Order: sequence, then structure tokens, then C-alpha cells
Amino acid sequence: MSSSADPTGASDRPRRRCLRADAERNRDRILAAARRLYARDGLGVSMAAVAREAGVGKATLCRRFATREELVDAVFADRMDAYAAAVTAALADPDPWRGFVGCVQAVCAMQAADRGFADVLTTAFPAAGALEERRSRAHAGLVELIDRAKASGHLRDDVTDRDVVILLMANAGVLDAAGEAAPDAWRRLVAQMLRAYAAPGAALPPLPDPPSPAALSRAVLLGRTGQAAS
Amino acid sequence: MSSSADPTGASDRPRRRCLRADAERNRDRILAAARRLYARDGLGVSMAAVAREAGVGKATLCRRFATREELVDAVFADRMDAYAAAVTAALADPDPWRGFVGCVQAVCAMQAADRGFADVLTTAFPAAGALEERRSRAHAGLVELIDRAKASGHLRDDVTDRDVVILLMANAGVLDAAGEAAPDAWRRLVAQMLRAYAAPGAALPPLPDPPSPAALSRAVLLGRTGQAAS
DNA sequence: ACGGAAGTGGGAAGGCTGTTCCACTTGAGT
DNA sequence: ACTCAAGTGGAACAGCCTTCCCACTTCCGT
Repeated sequence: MSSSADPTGASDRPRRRCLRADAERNRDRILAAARRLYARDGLGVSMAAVAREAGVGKATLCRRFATREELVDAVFADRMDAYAAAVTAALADPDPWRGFVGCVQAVCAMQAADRGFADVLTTAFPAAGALEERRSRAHAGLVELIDRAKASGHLRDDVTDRDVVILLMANAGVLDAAGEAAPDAWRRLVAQMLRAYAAPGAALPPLPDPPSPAALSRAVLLGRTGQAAS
Repeated sequence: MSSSADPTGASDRPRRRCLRADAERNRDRILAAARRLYARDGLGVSMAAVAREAGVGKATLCRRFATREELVDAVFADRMDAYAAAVTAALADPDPWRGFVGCVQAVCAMQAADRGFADVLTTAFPAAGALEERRSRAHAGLVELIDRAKASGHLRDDVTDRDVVILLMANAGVLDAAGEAAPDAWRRLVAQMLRAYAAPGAALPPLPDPPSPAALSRAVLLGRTGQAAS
């Protein structure tokens, strides 16, 4: 034990110092299963369902991730990185307004592609370490992006980063309510919102068509997929 | 029995022909309790909790309202009437654009005042008879209101009734995510959205201040009150 | 190859939910 | 007043979730 190379990394990490090979494999299976279920059904999925999907016992899941928060934290770390990357890419755009528009669209698209991520973006957990740290880093970039877009004159002066946070919350609501019956409703929301943000004269992407009346009323009639509100 | 006056009305109604006095009282207590709980916590409240709050047995509740849908239908009938009334009042305004703005604000305020109603507006139940009928009537008025506002030149031509439905969904999402930490965040969303709807030159209400960064991040950190998403 | 420790699954316990049944109470008509 | 059906609450049931424990398996270092 003293001469081993400790292949997985530092041994001074408080928990999960060095997992056995099969345990590591199970951990990955759990993460993959959770990612799949969360993306489809949101964060409400039960721990038991994740264990079932992963093909491991409930005890295994509970030991590896003591709380749902820990699991969520591990599952969405890379998604949060993608968020930060989108902000960084937008900052690299020579046209700040175009960067801002693309960034907002990209993040909202990420929410649409992953219901769990939509929840995560607007619902953090107090103790969620890694996730929270990444989010705040991305947020700082967003503030910078907004400042530059304002300076360019294409983003209205009274728009703030909180407006974007509110948009993310709103988008989550649309995704939740529209569900699969009107999977593109969110695009309409985002386009309208960008129109509100834009200073007169700023270039705007074309407004996508709204969902058909039938699709939207089907969405309303079907209601939120699971939980019937709550 | 043959000569009784049947005080409550027609005896040919399929269900609930004529409740005994104490039963009627219990029914009212159930409705009041449900109204209270739904307004505070949304439609996710369990039937058992409603029965507990009303001080009646679970069986009584289940007999009176066989399904959650039936209960919701009865509870929100009057709220839906208020919605229809808001549309009617807006139609009576000589300035269609002002009527439209006031109506949107009023309905979103109703959502904010009653989380259950916010859910109901975007989540109908297939068999919800009375409620659904009222909603569609109100919606017809909304379409009329939109047409008039467009004709007045103050509402953009490409805005449709589906945009308003999407706004209601979005608003529900903001209320859900912002919770009590940022109880006015929805006003900002609605104001921005109206800015997007407005044709150049249309009069707009002043943009309310966004929530403080602290309040909003507290909201994000606290997360959705109950159910943790889904 | 082998022994010990790390890791495993399933079952038990305890908590929710919604539903159904049944012995008792109570209101209302005569 | 008296009676009987309408109405009641609580117990019992089935189903889900989470948590914990324990006997068994599997890996890993020597």
C-alpha cells in the first residue's frame, strides 16, 4: 500500500479516497442512469428509480451518494461547465450583443434539452459545493457580457443580470408546462424576451412561429408530465 | 318524501342531488381548506392534508370529491370567473392597448396571489368540466382583446394569443422558482414581456425594479418551496 | 492462492400517499 | 318523539419512497 502509485489521484481527499475498480464502474453506471432519468423527467426522480435504472441495489446508491443533493451535484457538474463555456464563448465574440443573444439562446436550449438542468439552474442546493462554485463563476462572466453589450449600445441600459436569471426561471416554467406537446414553445419565449432586451436598432433573430393552437392546448390539457403540478 | 319541496333545486342532477345540512357544511369546510392550502402550496397538496386541514375524515373527502380533479374543479371555479371578469373589464376599456396591458397584469397578479391558480391556468385536467368551459370562454375574450389592440396599432402584429399563454406558463415558472424570497420578480417578467409585445410608440407602464441580487440568489439557493422540482 | 477488507444486494422498518370498508352517529321527515 | 337512511370517522389495505442493517460476494495486495 505504501509503494502503490495511487492511480486515481490524491489520497488525502476526505471522502472516496480510492474506489475499487468495480465500485468505480458502479458509480459510473449510477451517474449515467441518473443523467438519463433527470434529463427526461426532471429532478423529481426518486433515488429508488435511479438505483433500478442503474441496475444496482438501493444501498449501493445511498452509500455512494448519501443525499440527492450529492448525486445532483455530481451529475450536473459537466452541464454546468458547458454553461460556463457558453458564456466564455460569447465573451470571445467581437460583437457583444451578438454574443449575448447567442449565449442566452444557448443556455435556454440547454435547459430545453435537459429538464434536470433546467431545474438545477434555478434551484440550487445550499451545500452543493462544486456545482455552486461553477455556477457563480459562469454568472460572473454573464455580468461582464451584459456590461459589454450595454456599452455597445444594443442592449438596453435597464437590463440586468437578474433579468436573465428571471428568464431562466420563466423558461423552466414554459418547458414544464408545454412539455412534449409544444416542445418549441420556449423558443418563442426567448425570442420575445430578447426583443424586450434589445435597444432600438439592435439586430434581432427572426421570431419563430408560436406553437399551433392545437399543440398548445394539448399541452395545457395534458398538464405537467408527472406530478400534476405540486 | 313525495311531497317534499326539494329545497336545493332540481332533483334530476346526476350527482349531489341534495346534500344534508351537515354534509353541505362539511363540503364548504373542505373547499375552504383546499382553497387555503392550494393558494399557499400549489396543487401538489395531498388529499390527506386537505382532509386534515378541514377537520374531516379522509373518507368524507374522498366521497365528496372522488378525484383530485373534481376538487380542483370546484375550488377554482370562482377564480376562473375572476379571470373571465378581468378579460371582460379589459374589453370594456375604450383604449384596447391599455385594456390589454391591464388584463395581462391582472391575470399574472392573480397567479402570483394564488399558486394553485397559477398551476390551474397552465395545467388543465382532461375531464375538468366547469373549469375548462370557463377558461375557454375567457380565452375567446382574450383573442378578441388582442385583435382590437392590434387594430389600434399599439400591439405588434406578430403577437398572438399563444404568446399570452406562454407568458402565463413562464410566469408560473418564475413564481415557482422565486418563491417568497423574491415575491415581486414576476412583475419584472411581465413588464419586460409587455415591452416585447408593444409596437413602437405604445405607452408602457414603468419597468419595476428587478429583485435585489441577494433576494434572487436567496431564491435560487432556497429552491422551490416543496417538491424540489419535478 | 489466499485472506481480509471493501463492496454488494435484498429485506426490514418507518414514513408518506390514496382507496375502501364498516360500525357508529346524526339530521330530517313524519 | 322516533326512525331510518344519509353521512361520518377511523381502521385496514396497497403502493410508493427512503434509510438502515446484515449475510454474502468480489477484488486486491502479498
